[in-house]
Amino acid sequence: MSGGSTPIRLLLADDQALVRGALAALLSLEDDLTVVAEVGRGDEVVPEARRSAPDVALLDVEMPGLDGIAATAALRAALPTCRVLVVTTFGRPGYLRRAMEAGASGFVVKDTPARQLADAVRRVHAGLRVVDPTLAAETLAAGVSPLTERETEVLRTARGGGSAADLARALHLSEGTVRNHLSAAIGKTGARNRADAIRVAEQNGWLLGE
Amino acid sequence: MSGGSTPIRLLLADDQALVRGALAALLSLEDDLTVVAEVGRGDEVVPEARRSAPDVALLDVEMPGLDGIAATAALRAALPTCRVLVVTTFGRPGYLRRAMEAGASGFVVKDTPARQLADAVRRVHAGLRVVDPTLAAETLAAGVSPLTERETEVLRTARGGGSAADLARALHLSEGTVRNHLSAAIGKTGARNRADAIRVAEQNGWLLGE
DNA sequence: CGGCCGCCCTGACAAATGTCACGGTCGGGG
DNA sequence: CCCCGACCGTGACATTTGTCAGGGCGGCCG
Repeated sequence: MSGGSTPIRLLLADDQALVRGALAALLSLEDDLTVVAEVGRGDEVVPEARRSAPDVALLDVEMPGLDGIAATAALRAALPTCRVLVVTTFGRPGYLRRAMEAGASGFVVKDTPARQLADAVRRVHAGLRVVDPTLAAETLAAGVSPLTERETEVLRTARGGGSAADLARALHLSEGTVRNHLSAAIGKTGARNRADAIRVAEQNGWLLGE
Repeated sequence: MSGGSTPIRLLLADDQALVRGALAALLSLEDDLTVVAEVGRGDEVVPEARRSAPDVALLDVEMPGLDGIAATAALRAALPTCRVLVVTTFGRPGYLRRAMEAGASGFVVKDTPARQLADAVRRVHAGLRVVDPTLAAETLAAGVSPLTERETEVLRTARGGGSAADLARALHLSEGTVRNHLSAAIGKTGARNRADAIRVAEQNGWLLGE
């Protein structure tokens, strides 16, 4: 491993400064990689990428301002030549799907051995796709969200923890309608509670969209 | 900054292999620090520490097997000369309190700049205490858990998401009693739902103990 | 066109959840 | 000693939640 002439230029985005710095240290050990920018918010990714022109961007999913999926789409639109490698804490099945749809070239969970990260970066830079095989299988198994649009919206609003009446007011619906959508969501997720349904839907990444 | 003769020996515990490896890379850049062991589970901390005899242990709070707080207590009991620096993702107010009570010498959130980590390690090794001042203030504000022992236990069991009847069976209580404890917990946490109460209690670290 | 299917909306009903008032036990002061 | 407060346990009651059957649209295919 190593060494052509010009090293691969990297942008790091992670909201945890310590992790960000540590990843920078890890990747800087490789002599064919160089970290040219670091940001801590999703909405800083595109501006910073415009300045530093990286070859590959490592984006966390959980970030303030703009989540990693949305940041991926924005970056792909602004700088089509820059590849994106999404690095996330949770192996939520739906995250992978959303990331790929948004134009990411790779998807790595933070459980993977540290040594493999540099290789993943190189593969992505070479135009290959990098995907955790286990996670890919889970994604296929979980499938696309079975929730209808309204159900998703109601469930998303219900995360705040209000009563059915509150949700009805917020969404301009009858209280019974809200309960009905929730009931449908509970059935489809296989949950027993409203709270359970929210957990399941979140775990599968079915609540991401705007 | 550097160097006496023998470097400080470090043990790293974090369930995310990538973060663990990155931290190792970051700390290895300092010539007065050396990483002698890495583990990914809380219950591996003490056995590994026995083998490698570190001077300082960096422990994450969120870990499988045994959480970082419990691991701190176990490590302090087994190897009293080894200092503990807790490094965690979430600045939950109660975590800090619990960590200190368990015998930790320092508490750092992953939001802190990467450069400060090595200094924190050195201070802890020197016998000083390292605490994020902002977090310390929050801890005092949040205070100790207002929940009674039974209430905590019921709330903890309720995390699984079962009905009141299920909880009653699991805890050998009447269904009404369970509901009453939950109601008290809801009142004390200022929540409106059972689910809300669980969230609040978890956020403040009131549900940690065994 | 007519039937069919999926989605959205709604009200009525049963089951769960949350609240309340009450009794019992234990330990610390006055 | 007796009172008081804190905690635990329990059942009755109102409120909330989840389920069901059903009606109104709009698109798709025979």
